[in-house]
Amino acid sequence: MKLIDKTYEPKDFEQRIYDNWIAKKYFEANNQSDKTPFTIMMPPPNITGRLHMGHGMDNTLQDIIVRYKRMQGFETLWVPGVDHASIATEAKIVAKMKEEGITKEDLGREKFLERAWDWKEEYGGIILQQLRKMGVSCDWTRESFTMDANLTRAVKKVFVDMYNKGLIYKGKRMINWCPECLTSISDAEVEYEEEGGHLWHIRYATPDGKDGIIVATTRPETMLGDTAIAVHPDDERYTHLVGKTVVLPIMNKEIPIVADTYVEKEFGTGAVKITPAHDPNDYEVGLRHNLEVITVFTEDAHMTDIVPKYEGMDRLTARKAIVEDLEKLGVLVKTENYTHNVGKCYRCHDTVEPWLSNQWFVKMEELAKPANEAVRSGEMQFVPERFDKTYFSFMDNVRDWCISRQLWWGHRIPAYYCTECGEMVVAEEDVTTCPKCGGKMHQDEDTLDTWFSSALWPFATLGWPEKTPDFEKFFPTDVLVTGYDIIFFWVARMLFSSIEHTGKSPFKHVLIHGLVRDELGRKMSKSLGNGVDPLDVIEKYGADSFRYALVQGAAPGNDTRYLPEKVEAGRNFANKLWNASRFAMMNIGDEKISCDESKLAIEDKWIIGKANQAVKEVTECMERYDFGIAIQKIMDFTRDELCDWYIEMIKPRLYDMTSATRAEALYTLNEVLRIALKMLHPFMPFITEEIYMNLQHNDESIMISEWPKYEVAKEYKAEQEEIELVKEIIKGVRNIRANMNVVPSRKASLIFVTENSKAIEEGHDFIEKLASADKITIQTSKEGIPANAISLAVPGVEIFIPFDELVDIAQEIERLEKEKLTYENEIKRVDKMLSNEGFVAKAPAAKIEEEKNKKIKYEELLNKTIERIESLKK
RNA sequence: GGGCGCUUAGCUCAGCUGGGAGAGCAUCUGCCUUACAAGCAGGGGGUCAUAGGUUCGAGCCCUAUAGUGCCCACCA
Repeated sequence: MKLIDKTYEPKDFEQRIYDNWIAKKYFEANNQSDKTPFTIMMPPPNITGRLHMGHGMDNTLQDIIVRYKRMQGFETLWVPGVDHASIATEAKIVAKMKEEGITKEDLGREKFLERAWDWKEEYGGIILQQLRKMGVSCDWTRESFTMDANLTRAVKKVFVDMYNKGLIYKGKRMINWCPECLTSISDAEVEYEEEGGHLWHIRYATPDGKDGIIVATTRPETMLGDTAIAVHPDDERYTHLVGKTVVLPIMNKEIPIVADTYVEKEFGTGAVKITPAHDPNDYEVGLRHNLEVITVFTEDAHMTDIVPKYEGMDRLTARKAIVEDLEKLGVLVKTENYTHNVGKCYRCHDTVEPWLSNQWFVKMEELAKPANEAVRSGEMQFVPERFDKTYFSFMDNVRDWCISRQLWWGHRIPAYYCTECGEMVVAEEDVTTCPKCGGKMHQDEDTLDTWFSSALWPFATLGWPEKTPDFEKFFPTDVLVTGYDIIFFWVARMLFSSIEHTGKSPFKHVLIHGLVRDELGRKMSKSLGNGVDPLDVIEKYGADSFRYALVQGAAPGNDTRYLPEKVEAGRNFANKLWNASRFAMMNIGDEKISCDESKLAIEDKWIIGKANQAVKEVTECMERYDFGIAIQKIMDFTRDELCDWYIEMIKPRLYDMTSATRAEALYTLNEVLRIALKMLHPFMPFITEEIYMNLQHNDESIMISEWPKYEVAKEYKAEQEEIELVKEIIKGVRNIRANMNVVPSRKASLIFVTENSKAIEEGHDFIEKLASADKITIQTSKEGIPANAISLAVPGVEIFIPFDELVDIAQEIERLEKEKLTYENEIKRVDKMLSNEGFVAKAPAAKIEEEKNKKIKYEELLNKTIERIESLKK
């Protein structure tokens, strides 16, 4: 007999099942198939370390979608991969080398890259292994890396094409410089943080020693590079000084006072020191007034030798020293506390410096237009929709994208310079001799921003620029699943890149999810040490429970908290399903079950109808990416209806080997379980497969079985009504027995008074079993009902539970009075609605009908209750 | 300074296009009932942040307010 183990132990089968899926090639997509394609590109995790909860969430959602679509008969392709993460990885490698006491320069570019590739092999491998543990069904044969040959090819082509079109250019601009990573970074990579600092007021005297002008600054250390003072042209306090000079303290150098509208009169003293080399605004002012640009920092943000005394000091030390010296000079007028925003490198968190340098840029204006249009027209849609605002807030103000990085790990910029004449050539193929003078050429030392290659991910991984079968079949992709924190970095850039190079939006939907936070709602981070390792959770509870915990109660786009209780809830549910299935298997045994449809019992039809309804609702949720609600509905059906009611109802039929409808009960149980398992499979792939394969079925695997379909023929409306009424009776009796405390736990006798006894007759056995009744009497009148009885009214039926002992009549009356009040209030409410002219005139007919029916129902219940109260009072 | 969220049971959160509020956990009561104590049955607990407005009808739509969180922004 086929039977699963006695207890649910995910460890016993998860790995085995996953290996089997791989062996059977179920994850592999066929680009020659006739089926409609459905494609997802996995956001490639960085090869910097282990996966975290965010990856767990991201990949669980993708796997849910892919498995659902695969079962629906789509040719699904889910491309996995990892990202070289240029700056982040290089920083990690450099840090590791530092422990060994070596620097990048010691190694040289080539040796360093060898190390980087080793790193990639090691950590990339770990990450992909971790993903497998989560049960993701991506096509491992198409595993990609952002530095694979085809990606490199695509990067070069894109770069050259855009350069030729003028969309990429090289120029000397003010960029964000990270003194720790020693590279430029893009605007998007700068994070602003509020920091407590000071506003120092410094007097710059006139050459003849007079008062001069007082400026306010947060960065006195940059004053060594001041080349002017700026005031607002309309500022009467200073008009007499414009065009004159003041002396820069410490440097003892005369600098001009210029008028520029950039200055805010109200802020500080209304006079700004201008340091063109170290502030983007000052740089602009400098350009307008033709000011000298004097650099006072080295590239690692230490002082240059401009003043020997400060040479080699870091920024903060120099600041302190200079403030002290200013004080000694008597020109420090005032020191205020002041908080302001300071730009930080998003990778290393060091304070970034505005830095004038020669870099490569992507010209954004022309690229943004069609991309924005794609969002506006709905060719690409954010889910939830509100995230298009996040997108537009970035794209509407986007500045040119600085793409060159002073790093070694990454795609090297395909620009070549002549050592002799300085000629520059941008080309896909290596250029060794100068086309102009025949001199030797060398390649640009810089690499590209990591996101430049990630931006090509959706099409380059499919073989673009070649028209490969994969590209033809699977592009554009269907949905991208990612967190809101990455909309600027990645989503926007994929969109405009794809439109520019393929003419199409790379995906139809962008499903945005939130962050996974810790129990206290804090972001999980290394420094807080509050991170939870997905693998630890999986090890303890299994991947299915882990996945459940990430999906349950989560709404699209919202942050969720990771709570261990959720994993436990998932495990408990899995266990429930496991045991219910084991129960089914024990009864089904080895024989092939057959079913004579005409012999289906009322409860069989009822549960089939319930399953049918669940299929309808769950499918709707799946289409809307409402996975939190979908799994809730699946659980409600499985636990509440299937386990708690249906299985209990059919036990007598199953235990009675001579029952004429035993086969039909087994058949129905098997079928309904299969439906529940199929719906649950995208969420909990392992347990559903393990169980499914031990039930009776004709599928190779649940993951390639057909997603259940809603059928009108399976509504079984009449059966629904009858069983629901029976359930209500059982619940009512249980309620009384539990709460009245006068009912002994032993069997009770029930007397039903009703005009229409069909449901009770049909449900007779259920009532007997599930309400613990030993004697059921059905009659049309109240004759012969003992005085010692508690009553219960449900629509169409009145139930009496007689007792041997004396019932506390006063207590029973009190209970009935409470019930009476409830009914009265309900009727009042309905009456109020129905007597409202506006309601009757404007509300939909169905709603009015519904309320009228409610009124009839409650009136009936009320009358019975009143009657009963009166009879008890006698 | 702009923009976007959030405020619903003790806790964590759902609640689709408006039609009298749900789940999990916690809590209380009774049960080892031969699938399941990781369980079964039953119960308690909510002026849906506040104030207005629209509507026959508002947790849901509009306005304002108060908390709270995030994103963006070159005032030194």
